[in-house]
Amino acid sequence: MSGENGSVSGGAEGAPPEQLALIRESVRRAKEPRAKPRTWRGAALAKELPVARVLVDKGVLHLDRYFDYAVPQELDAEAQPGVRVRVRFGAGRHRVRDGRREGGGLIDGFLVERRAESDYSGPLAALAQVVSPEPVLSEELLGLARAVADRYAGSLADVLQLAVPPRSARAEQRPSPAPLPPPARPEPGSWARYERGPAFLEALASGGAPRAVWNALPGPWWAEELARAVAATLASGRGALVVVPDGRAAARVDAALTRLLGEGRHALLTADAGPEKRYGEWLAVRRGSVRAVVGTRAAMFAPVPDLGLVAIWDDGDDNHSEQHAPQPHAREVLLLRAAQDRCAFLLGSLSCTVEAAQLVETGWARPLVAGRDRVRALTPLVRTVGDQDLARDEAARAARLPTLAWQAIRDGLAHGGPVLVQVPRRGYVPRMACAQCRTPARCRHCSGPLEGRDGGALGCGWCGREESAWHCPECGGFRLRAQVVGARRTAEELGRAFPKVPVRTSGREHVLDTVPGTPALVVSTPGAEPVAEGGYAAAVLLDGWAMLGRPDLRAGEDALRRWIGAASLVRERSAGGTVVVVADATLRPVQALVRWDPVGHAVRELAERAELGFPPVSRMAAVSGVAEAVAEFLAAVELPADAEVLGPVPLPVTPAGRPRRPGGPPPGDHWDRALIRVPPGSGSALAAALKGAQAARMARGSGEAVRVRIDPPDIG
DNA sequence: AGCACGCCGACT
DNA sequence: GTCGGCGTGCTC
Repeated sequence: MSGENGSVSGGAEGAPPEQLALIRESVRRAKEPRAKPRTWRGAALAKELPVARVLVDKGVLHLDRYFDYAVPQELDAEAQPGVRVRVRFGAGRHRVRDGRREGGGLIDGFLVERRAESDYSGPLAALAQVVSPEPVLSEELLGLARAVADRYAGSLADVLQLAVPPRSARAEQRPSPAPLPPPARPEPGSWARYERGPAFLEALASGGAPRAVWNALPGPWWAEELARAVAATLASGRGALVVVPDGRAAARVDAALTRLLGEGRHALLTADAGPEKRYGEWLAVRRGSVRAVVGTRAAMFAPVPDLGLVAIWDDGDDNHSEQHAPQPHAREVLLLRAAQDRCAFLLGSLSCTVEAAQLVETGWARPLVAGRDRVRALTPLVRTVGDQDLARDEAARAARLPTLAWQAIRDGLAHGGPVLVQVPRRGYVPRMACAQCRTPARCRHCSGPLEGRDGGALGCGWCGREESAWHCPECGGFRLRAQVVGARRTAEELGRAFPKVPVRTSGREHVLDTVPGTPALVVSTPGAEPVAEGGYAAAVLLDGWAMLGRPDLRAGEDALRRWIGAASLVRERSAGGTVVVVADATLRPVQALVRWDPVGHAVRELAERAELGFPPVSRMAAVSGVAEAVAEFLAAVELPADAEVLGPVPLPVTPAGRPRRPGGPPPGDHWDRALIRVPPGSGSALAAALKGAQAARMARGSGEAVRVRIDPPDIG
């Protein structure tokens, strides 16, 4: 490259070093065969490091390549690494006039590096503009974004869109407050309940980088425990970052941090603040004004300088999956951050994901758990009502509630406390089932799931055909029921059954934060359960079979997580706290709930996944799109030798009018999907191969696009 | 995505 | 010789 450059750069040989010689080969050799290579001298360029390496932010075409631009003298001071810039970009329209290149549209980018020279052999265009002198993209953040892009076979520009919030000039002009000195190291507090809890805090406070998977005890203390971990890290003079699944959890940790540290030491980064306020907070973090951050998933990229701890709460909550390309998961991003910044890592949950179990099994993190007797003492009594009990139970079939559940509700109310009734979200399992034997109702043409339509008709969720004369192929029954009765109807039924007791509902639209500790029925969908003052006297977890019946690898883990979430709000067994789960007691997640052993459940799941070659032990990627495009992609991609391609198979067609799932086919389109699987250790090779093939496809612009998704969520 | 480069056939 | 159609590849 540079040799070729040298051979045509004779005219620039003697150029003064403070000016960048811009060299270009003959434009039209055929037309002007004798024309000497022309040179352009950029007008007044920066004396030192006159080349700016820029990451151009242009939709589809950026292939994680940098482009070099010349730095004009006037922009020298502001054109520092990390600033936002505008540059001209685009082929052809460039015309050389008065020794400058011009033309091409103005587009945004980040200045990544200043260099002495470019390895590009053509003439450099000049930076058009430095948008603002604020260096928003630090070296650490760029490194993280690159690692995330590599992990997820995505483009750097896509990740940066997630990592750097849009600019607000007003927020930038406001000065950030002066930083406060580090606080005193906190007392262990309720961390003393965990065997290695105080030692973990001690390690944080003394500047260490411990890594732990923390199985939290039920009750409201987790938020304060997170706050103490943050405070201990701040006491060591370093920063800390906590990522939680939703605004409610963020508010709790925020309150705990304020109690522990007072105002001004931490920032709250959530989606409900407007863009300007949010950018202001983000800037305060970047500038080092506040050294602790709590927030929802976008905060996973918060530019905390000198990061000492990254923490995630409840990693099983699917809010932790970013919706935008390349859909990174907060847990994985924080793992990359912990590795890159060599900082402490804390993953806490009332339950336990297989991924969390894997961190412990591989020895990367240590378990942070309480002793069994302590767990037993703090948890309610869990009883089960299985299908066979239900079949024998005349009352249950009439009223949908098993006798045991009635009793638990009655007793709980008699104890003088509120009773929680957890109902799976309607639409969580969109299928219909035989009212008699519960065999899922399937379309007789394509075996797709039958769904209720407006007006009481039945239709297939895949092919859309109507079904007017369904009967059950298993038992001959002809009555159908929705697999799940919604929270509202459950509340109505309970209201009729307990006319003197107030019934409150908490769900997607109206989420209650707390309820008083007086007798009441609280009907809630999973994740929306209000905290009850003094704890619920009892909880009834309905339709467990529906939660477990989802065709998803994670169904068991998910159900257990949601049950534990609800059961954690119930008083301990010594205070009469009782949980009734309506699900078959022989099932593994049900047993894990009864024993209150989410970690053991995750460890067993992990072993099974390893045996079957499932994630997270193996890594998987999904390639989806129009059948022809998927086939082309698979033919072109150079996969690692140990990769295994499953499929492609046709994806269910999203019926028109149904909200399209992110990453899924547009309604009505026929898509194929192939899964690609690699054994442990080949994950990055797989991502690199997919990224390469995708880049080649994009560059050619050939055919229809394919979607590449690392760690596809809905397999099984 | 634009858009120029350049190869190759058609026409003055 | 010169013009122009469109396939290919680049964009600092």
